[in-house]
Amino acid sequence: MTIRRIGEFTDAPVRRGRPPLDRERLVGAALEVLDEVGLDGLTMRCLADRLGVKAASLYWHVGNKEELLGLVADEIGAGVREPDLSLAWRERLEALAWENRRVLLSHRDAVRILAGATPTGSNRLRLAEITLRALLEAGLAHQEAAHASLLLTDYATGFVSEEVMLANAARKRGMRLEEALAEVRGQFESLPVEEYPSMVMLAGQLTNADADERFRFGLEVLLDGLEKRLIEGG
Amino acid sequence: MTIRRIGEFTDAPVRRGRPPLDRERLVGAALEVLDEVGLDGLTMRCLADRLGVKAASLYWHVGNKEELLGLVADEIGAGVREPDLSLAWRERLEALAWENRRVLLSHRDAVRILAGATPTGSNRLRLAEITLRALLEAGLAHQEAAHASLLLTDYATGFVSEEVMLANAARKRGMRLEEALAEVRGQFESLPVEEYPSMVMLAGQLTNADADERFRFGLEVLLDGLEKRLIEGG
DNA sequence: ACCTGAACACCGTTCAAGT
DNA sequence: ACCTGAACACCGTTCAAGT
Repeated sequence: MTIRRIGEFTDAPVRRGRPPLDRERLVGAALEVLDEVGLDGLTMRCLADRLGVKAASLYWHVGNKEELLGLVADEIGAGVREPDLSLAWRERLEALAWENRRVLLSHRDAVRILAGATPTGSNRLRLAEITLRALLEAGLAHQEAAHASLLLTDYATGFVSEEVMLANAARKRGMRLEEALAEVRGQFESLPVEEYPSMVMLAGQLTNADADERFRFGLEVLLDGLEKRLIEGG
Repeated sequence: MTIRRIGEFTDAPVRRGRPPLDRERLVGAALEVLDEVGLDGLTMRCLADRLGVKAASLYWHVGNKEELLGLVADEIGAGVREPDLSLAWRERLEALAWENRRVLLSHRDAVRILAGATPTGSNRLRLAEITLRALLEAGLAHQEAAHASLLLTDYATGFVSEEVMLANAARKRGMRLEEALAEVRGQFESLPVEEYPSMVMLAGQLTNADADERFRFGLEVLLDGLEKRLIEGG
């Protein structure tokens, strides 16, 4: 007579003490792998390894890799905290933009995943809704509010995608961000002055490491531009 | 005695009447493949096929795929026409933004390639220079001009990347863009009204197909915001 | 119900060898 | 100088089979 472990040959076997996979654990593991090796390193095989399972098993829980990345995008997007509704519309939009950026920076290559996925999840619908509400409350026309909500979302996405690019390039070459910035500054400074007078002159400002300050600048420009339409329109 | 074709066994053989490859023809073919099958379909093997050559041959002309994509990025970027210097700073920046968008739409997945490559090519330096010049001419402070130039470039990139996403998703499902937009509109309209009042109300405006108009809106908002800093600062 | 083995049809890249 | 054959070390995905 052979000895059987509990659960063996039943409908809900406990394999080596581990519960069966589910989408939640899958997404969690994907986030871990992502932070360690980046999007290009996040392969189904590698993800399976981390979960102590074979790659083919993942396809029981998820249709394909794209669907998995969609779930990851939703999970990351869920991290955006809604701004306090007692805030005035402008502060509310500012808070939203900062939250967007924070979340896009919260996991390696999060921008690439969020920007690559069509926004279907309910989190993103909710964020669109509160953005629109603030814009309508401010007094923008319907079409302008619609445009502006996309504009604000795209701003955060575009900013972070740019912000992260040099950092990634630096990492790939084993440099720190500051070193990479200094290198670029040197390149700008040594450009031919007659041909590139402004680049040479602004070499320092163009390679300013203070991304927060730059994000604030762009956000203010955007909101100032929107506010102008308000006054003229109303 | 064996018959030899002209050039055989010499240092510059003409193979089957075709000149040997060079980087220029490589980049040209890459652009063709890109437009037909998109970035994901642009493989070294497929590109080699198109050139009547084996994949390994490409590595004689180019270090690796990333370098090739860098060359493609440069080639695409070279299509941006410089604005007439007789224009006022604001019109010059507007022209630049529209040119940026036009070029980013001129080849399939051009945004992904341009946004993914660190801007090293001389074209992009030149564009940065004339953008900065316009901003300084307008009267922006050095740091603000530097920030604003990135802001404007990122705007075009971010806009097109968003603009192209739904179109790509539609293509993958064999739909036309208008159909996809109508579908999304339907989804927004049938959202629960108590939870998503603004989304329901603005379903039509959010799925407006007029991307030109939306681009113009965002650009005006940006430039208005910049102009405000001018008046206050000067 | 959940997982595995083994395969399929791909990738980018290298390198000794051909002409 | 330029190209090829053949291989290496990977991919995502499928599917019959196991438990």
